[in-house]
Amino acid sequence: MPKIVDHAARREEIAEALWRVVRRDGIRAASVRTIAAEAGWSAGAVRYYFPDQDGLLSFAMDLVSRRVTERVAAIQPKGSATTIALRYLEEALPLDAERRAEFDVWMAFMAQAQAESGAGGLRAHVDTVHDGLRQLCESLLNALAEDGALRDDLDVRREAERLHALVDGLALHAAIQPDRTSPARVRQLLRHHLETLMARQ
Amino acid sequence: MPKIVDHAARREEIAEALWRVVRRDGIRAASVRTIAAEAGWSAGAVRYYFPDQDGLLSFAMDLVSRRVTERVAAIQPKGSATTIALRYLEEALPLDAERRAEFDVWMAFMAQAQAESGAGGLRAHVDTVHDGLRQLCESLLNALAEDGALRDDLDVRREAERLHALVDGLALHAAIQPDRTSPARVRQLLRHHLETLMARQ
DNA sequence: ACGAGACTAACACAGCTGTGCTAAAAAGGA
DNA sequence: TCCTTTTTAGCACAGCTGTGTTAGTCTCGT
Repeated sequence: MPKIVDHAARREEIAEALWRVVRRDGIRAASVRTIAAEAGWSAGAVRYYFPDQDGLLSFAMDLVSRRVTERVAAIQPKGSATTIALRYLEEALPLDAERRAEFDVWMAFMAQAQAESGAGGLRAHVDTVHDGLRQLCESLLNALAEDGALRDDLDVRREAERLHALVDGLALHAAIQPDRTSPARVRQLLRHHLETLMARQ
Repeated sequence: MPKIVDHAARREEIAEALWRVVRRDGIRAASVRTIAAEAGWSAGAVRYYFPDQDGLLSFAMDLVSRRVTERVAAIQPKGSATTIALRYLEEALPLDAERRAEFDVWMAFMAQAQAESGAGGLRAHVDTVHDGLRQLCESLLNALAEDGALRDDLDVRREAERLHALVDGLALHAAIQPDRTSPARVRQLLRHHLETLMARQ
């Protein structure tokens, strides 16, 4: 039988090369050939795994969300509801090199997906991730409410949207001005926001 | 003497053609020739006003921030401090077609500017606008504080950062999912956030 | 060993890319 | 009218683009 190569792993390897190209030179530089060179293969090899470029872009974008989802799924919900909430939300924030890389790439794809035409499946990916994060915010707040930790005059749905917007805004700031908006500062702001939602003990 | 053409106006006209191309097909499609076609001129004409492509991109990005700045400068600060604050902050949000177009383009440029190399002046533009919006947030909160409308246990600097992040997050949501995050909803969330900062009357 | 099937590299092709260059058209004061 | 300066269009060039195709290499169960 044939040479055995982990197809899925290879595709991820190529997608990660695409990430590096996008981070270094922007999405405009993400051609089949530059990606192949970055991955250390010939262009033909890349095209064996991804027949066309759109498929590669789509896969690479999907990989970002899968990585985040995997990390979120791996979280052990221990500690107080607040601690848990913080831990979950932090996973969506670019607070270390790995997550900053993911976020930069995600931002490039998001901008591309905003283009009306030719966006194909990119638009759907954005919506899915967006909805997922909102759901997460709502779930976390509900958990807090069930613990009685939340103020009882809150509209949870509204607070979920506000929290969601804050998280996305913080992510943007952490990515764009990491010096001014340090990881510690982001955590501090997020914790502070949650505290404003808490009932007085 | 020569044919007289408003040089500045022509440059803006070309930059707006670039905006349309970026919105329609993404920044990857923004070549000199596509932009010229969109503007209705030859590529040579475009290159007369912008000798190289980087200059065009940079100018087009700068134009976005200038447009926003002009609108902000034109605001008449009437009404309560809260009303004023809302009016200013709304100007940075993509709540109508014009501002949504600007934001989409801005997002594409921001993603491109994140690329480490070749970003040239784009990075500086992002920083400038970012700092400007933060300053605005801080000024507005200070104005509220001087009116005695703000709770007195607040750390204004921290609240400015939180407000800034919320505004950017809301802008993103309004741009990405305009159906779910309607202009009315965005205004509502922003007003609600400000209310949580207000002293009880 | 051998050959079926998975994998790789290389070339071809038409079309687009940014930029340099040149010739011509337009315009209005002299 | 003519002439200077600005403005415009077009071509040329080398290089890159996505994709189709083809010939080859490698691996491993039999």
